[in-house]
Parts: sequence; C-alpha cells; structure tokens
Amino acid sequence: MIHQRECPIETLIHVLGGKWKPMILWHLIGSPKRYNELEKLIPEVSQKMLSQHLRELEQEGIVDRTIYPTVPPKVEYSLSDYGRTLIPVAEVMCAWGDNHNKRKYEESAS
Amino acid sequence: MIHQRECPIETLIHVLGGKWKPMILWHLIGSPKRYNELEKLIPEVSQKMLSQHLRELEQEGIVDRTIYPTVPPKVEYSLSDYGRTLIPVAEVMCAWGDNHNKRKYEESAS
DNA sequence: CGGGATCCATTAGGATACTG
DNA sequence: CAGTATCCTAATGGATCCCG
Repeated sequence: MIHQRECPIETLIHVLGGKWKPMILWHLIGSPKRYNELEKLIPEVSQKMLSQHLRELEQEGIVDRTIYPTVPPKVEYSLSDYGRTLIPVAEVMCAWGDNHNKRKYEESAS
Repeated sequence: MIHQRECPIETLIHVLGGKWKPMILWHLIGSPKRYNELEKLIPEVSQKMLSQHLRELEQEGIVDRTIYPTVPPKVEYSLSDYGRTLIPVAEVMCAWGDNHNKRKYEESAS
C-alpha cells in the first residue's frame, strides 16, 4: 500500500484499502467512537492494525483524533468534514459490491 | 486479497484492488485490447501480473476473453456488459481520488 | 503471440508482551 | 484506557525461463 499511484482510482483504494478500514469508517459514520469501542465493534481486529489504520486515516485527513486529558485517558475518533465527502463514494462502492456478491451467490446456486 | 468480506466495500476493493487492475480497466473502457497491446500500454507491468489480473477480472465476469484461432494466435480482452456497470463507480472513485491528490499536493506546497 | 511455471523480494497483517 | 514494540507468517508482486 506504499507505492505511488498514477491513477486516482488507486488513490482511493490506497485510502480505503486496509483490511479493516471500511469497517472503521462504517462505524464512525454513525457517531464518534473511542478506541476500545472500536475494538469491541470489530472484535477480530488486532490492536496493532486498529491503531495503525486509525493513524493512516488520520494522516489522510479523514478521521479526527480528539484527546481528552482526563484520568483515565479518553481518545475519541470521528469522521472529519473532509472524511464525510467519502460517504457518497462509499455508498456507490457498497451498492456495486453488494450487487456483485448477490450475482456471485446466484451463479453458485444455479 | 483472499480473505472473505463482510462489507460490500471490501468486495469492490477486492475486485479492483490488484496493483494494475485499475489501469487495465481504464484501457479496456476505450476499446478491446490484445494481450501485447496492454503490455505496451502499461510498460511497467510484468506479464505474470498482467495475465493473472486478466484472469481474475475474467472470473469476476468483468472482462471477456475472446480467442481467435488464427496463426499466430490472437486473444482480445474487452469489458463485458456487466463490467461496464463498473464505469460509473470508477468515475466516482476517480473523482474523489483526484481531488484527494490535489488536496495533498496543495498542503505539501503550503 | 500469449501466456504458464518457478523462485525470490517486498509488504500486509497477526500474536504477544509491555507501557504512560 | 489507549496505545507501542517486537517478532513472525501469509499474501502480493517481480524476474526469469520456458512452451504450444
């Protein structure tokens, strides 16, 4: 996921292409979430990948990270305004992917 | 790229996620292409990856492979009707990715 | 011409242990 | 609570050789 892109499609795939990034985005669309809320919502993710993907999404400007200097510490992740521009794109991708899964299911059932 | 997906976005990323797949699709949108035309259009791709990606796109029903039993052999790859349903999706992805690249360019220039 | 097969390098991702 | 660090495996992609 490090290589440079010539085609803007690859840019988007690069941004969303981590194994858990679509799930992370999905959960953040609803409301901001704390780190360990995301861990519970996505039980299979390792915390290495969760924090790594969150840092990458933050660097792309898609996710905001808010630290509340309380004890115990509280960190909240939310979709940035810019990150919200991804929502309609994600919906189109999702619709096509959903249809594609159904198509494959039907052909395997026939 | 083998793991199963729970989220349809991952399905689309799986379909388009090979390193050269967006470029292959891009070239096939214009007109059908022969194997070695694609090699020339995408000079950096290895022939292993080109043929592997073409086989995967064919299995997903996105690309049609037509063999003309001539001597020397001629094989033509084209977007299937179903593959054309990807075009509007790709355009949305492309627009977002293009904007994202510009955004990153501007922030690095400031 | 249009590939397949093989072997190797790089990268993504997981498991576990530890920390401010 | 919210991570980092380290080590390891699996997956992706590249290079080279070969074939009908």
